Formats: sequence, C-alpha cells, structure tokens
Amino acid sequence: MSPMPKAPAAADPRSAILEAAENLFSQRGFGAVSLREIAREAKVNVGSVTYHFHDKSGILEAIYTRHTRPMNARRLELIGEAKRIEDPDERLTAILRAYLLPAFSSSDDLAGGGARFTRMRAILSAEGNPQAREIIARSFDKTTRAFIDAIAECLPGANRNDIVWRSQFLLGALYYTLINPQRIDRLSDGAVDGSDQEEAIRQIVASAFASLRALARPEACSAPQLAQTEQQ
Amino acid sequence: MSPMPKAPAAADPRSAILEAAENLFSQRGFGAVSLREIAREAKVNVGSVTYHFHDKSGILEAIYTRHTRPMNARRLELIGEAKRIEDPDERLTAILRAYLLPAFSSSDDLAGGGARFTRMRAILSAEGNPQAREIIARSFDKTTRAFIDAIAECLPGANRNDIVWRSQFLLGALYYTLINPQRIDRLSDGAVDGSDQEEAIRQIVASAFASLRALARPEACSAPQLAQTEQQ
DNA sequence: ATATCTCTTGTACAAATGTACAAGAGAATT
DNA sequence: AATTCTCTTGTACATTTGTACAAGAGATAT
Repeated sequence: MSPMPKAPAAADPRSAILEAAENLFSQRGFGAVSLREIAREAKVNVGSVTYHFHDKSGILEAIYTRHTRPMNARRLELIGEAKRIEDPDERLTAILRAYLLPAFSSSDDLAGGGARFTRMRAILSAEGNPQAREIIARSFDKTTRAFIDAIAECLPGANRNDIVWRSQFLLGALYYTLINPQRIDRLSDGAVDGSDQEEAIRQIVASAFASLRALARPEACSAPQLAQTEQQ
Repeated sequence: MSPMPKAPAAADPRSAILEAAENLFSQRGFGAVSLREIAREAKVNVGSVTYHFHDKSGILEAIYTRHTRPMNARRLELIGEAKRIEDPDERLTAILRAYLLPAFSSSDDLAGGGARFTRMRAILSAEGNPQAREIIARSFDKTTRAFIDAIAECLPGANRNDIVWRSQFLLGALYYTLINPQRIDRLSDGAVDGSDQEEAIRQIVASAFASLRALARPEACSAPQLAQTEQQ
C-alpha cells in the first residue's frame, strides 16, 4: 500500500536523529537517554547515529549549534528594538520580553522549537554531566551580558551586582517553570495551567519587572523599599 | 598500627551510607550515581547497602524521611512567629525568611545538612526520574500551602494565582542558585560569590519581596504598577 | 562495466549497572 | 556451650550501556 515499504519516517536521517534526540534529552536529560533509544525513535540504526555524530555528545553539540546562534541573534535584535523605547519602565518590560520570547519560540523553521530547547538546557544545567557542561560552557551566552547592560540602563542608581542576582533568579524561574509546570496546577488547585506558555511569559516578565524595578533609585513616588534596610 | 585494622570510617554503617548517598545525589542526581559508588564512599560493601535499604530508591526514601519532617516543622514554627508581626511588609519578609532559612540550614544534628538536601531536591526535580518523582510526590509539602496563605494575608487585594506563580519563581530562583552558583561569579566578573549562602538568602528574599509586594492593592504611595496593564 | 564514494546495517565487545543470594562473622540470648 | 539473630562479605547474573567495525547497498562518476 504505502509507497515506501521500509523507509524511515523523516526524509533526512540526520535531522530525524536530531529531532528524536532533542525530544528525549528535553524530557529526561543527557545521561538517562541511550543511543539505542534515540535510534529507535528516529527509525534509524544505531550505527547510523555514530556515523553521523561520532559520539553521544556529538549529538548534543549539533543540537546546540543548531539553536544557539538564531536564538541569540533574535534576542539581540529584540533588545536593539527595545532600547529605542524612551520610557524606562516600558523599556525594561520590552527588554525582559526580548530575552524570554526567543527562549520559547525559536526561529520559525525549527518546528515546535524553542521551548523544548530551553527545557533541555534547564535539565542539562541541573544534571551537571561533564560532557554537557563543556558544551554549555563553549557556547556560552555573551548575549546575557548585553541583556544585563540593557537592564542596568533602565535602572538608574541600581547596584549592578543586585541586577546580576535578580537576572539569575529570572533564569531560575524560567527553567523551573519549564521543568515543573504541574506544580503550578497543583498549588492553584487546577485554576492555572502551568504549561500555558503565553501566560508563563507574562507572569515571568511581570515578576521580574517588579523585582528589578525595586532596585532603581527611588524617584518621584518611591517604590516600596527593601525591608532589610530597616528604613524609618 | 591503627587500632581498627579493617573497620569502616563512620561508626554506624547505615548513616555512613545515607551520608555518602546524599552527598553524591546532591552533586549528580539519582540516576548518575551507582550503588557501588555509594558503597565505596561509605566504606561499606555493596550487599550491605541493599541489606539496609533494599533498593536504590530505598536510600532516597530514607534521605527524604530523615529531612522532610524536621525541615517543615521548623518552617511552620517560623511562619507562626512571623505571623505575629503587625506591619505587613516586615511580616512578608519574615515569612519569606521562614521558608528559606530551613532550606539552607536544617536541624542542628544533621551536619552540613539543609542546603545539601535542598540542592538534591533541585537536581531530582529536574531529572524527572519516575522512582524519584514518586517519592517526591509522596512527601509532598503541605507546608507550601500554609506558606502561600501566609503570603496572601500580607497582600490585600492580590490575586491568589499571581501569588502562586511568583512563589513558584521563588523556588526556581532558590533551586537554580543552589545548582549553578558559578554563573553568578562569572556574570559579576568575580565580584560576587554565588556560593555565599547568607548573601543568597538575602538576595532571594529581597527579590521575592519586591516581586510579591507589587501584587498588593496600591496603597498610600502606590508601588510602580505592572507595565502590561498600561495604566494611564 | 568498473570503480569510488556515501551511507546503512548488523553484530561484537568490554564495561558497568541493579539486584539476588549463599556463606559466614560476631555478639546476644537461652 | 549451643543456638539464634543481626549484619557483612563476596560473588554471580542478566541486562544495558557507549563505541567499534566489517560487510554491503545504492547511487554517482569514470
């Protein structure tokens, strides 16, 4: 019946492997996924995997080089746009969105894309696998510095170290939400869907905005001050 | 020479195993640590491990039951104290500290303790191992609801779902900081030590305070509003 | 047609894994 | 002194892992 009696599901075996691997890595991490599992999912022989990528970590490397560049390019582009906004508060919001949006929906050609890749990075960062660590470090995100700089410009008088901390927390919030969306469902008694990505972005942006905004030198009507400094 | 020619390093082999396992799990997760590694580290035979804990997941279960109860008891105690504070802002800060402090330094008898256990949970949550998931779910933290309730009382007019989101982000910030402290070092060009736990607590509390505080109905001098609702 | 090149397949292998279990050590109880 | 109980040890075993490699399929080039 079928025109291809025994052919693989995807046209190109190379991208079928990448697709399968990224899928599995983003669900269970690097170490817990076996080459044979990837091969089976990609409808390809095990030997074919090592032929195209040599190593298990070769697959991971290919996934990274495929996503990182377009994602960061998009980020820089959006940050550039955001920087032209005059009002500091609106600008800050735009910058936060510029960082988050490409992490969820990557460049158009990669179907499903961005969120899965970000989720994978979240799991890998926790796994601490040395091979993965090395790849992560190599493709390290210079964009993050541009991002922090752009934030700092919205927050006159803010301490830069505090900004670093809070942008770290932003990343933690993003990662944990991608890893553990069910927790939101449970704690809200089903009122919220933790997997709703649009809502997640809105919430992360709103939360990070409030967190960062409080660092700026109190202007006109001062923001509520940090309680720790016991101001009278 | 030595008075004990072949004796194990720690007095009680059971706790030596737990100690070693928790140490390893908190560094590399559940799946990536082998029974033999635990046994070696505890200076104990492999068979002895399965004798005392039957399973690999039996070890994890023992670690959980050892920490969870005292940690949550301490949390509830501190939340109780915090609730007696009149000023809502100071109370909110105290509640946040009530949640975080026991996550870092657990009950005194468990040496080194709390942060390691929390770090372990962070890694396990990302790993998504089904055995681990089951144990996590079983010892699920009713305390978290008490925590959210207490927060809600400090924030009149706040939407509860928003509070759920932002407390989720708080947990994400905590976890990611425990997992990836080096990132802070790098991004601050060494100006900040991401492993400084006291500073980490301060920063998380301050950030979460600002994030949550912005949810309250704007009072006297209103906090800077969320940019998304474009208020004029 | 013959040779070359690219890729797929199947199989092989050493290493490591979780678990099971027989044998016995050492103290406590009878 | 004999028995029982608790725990440790060492070994065995099936399974799974990443990787290596020989054999060949199928197209393209000569």
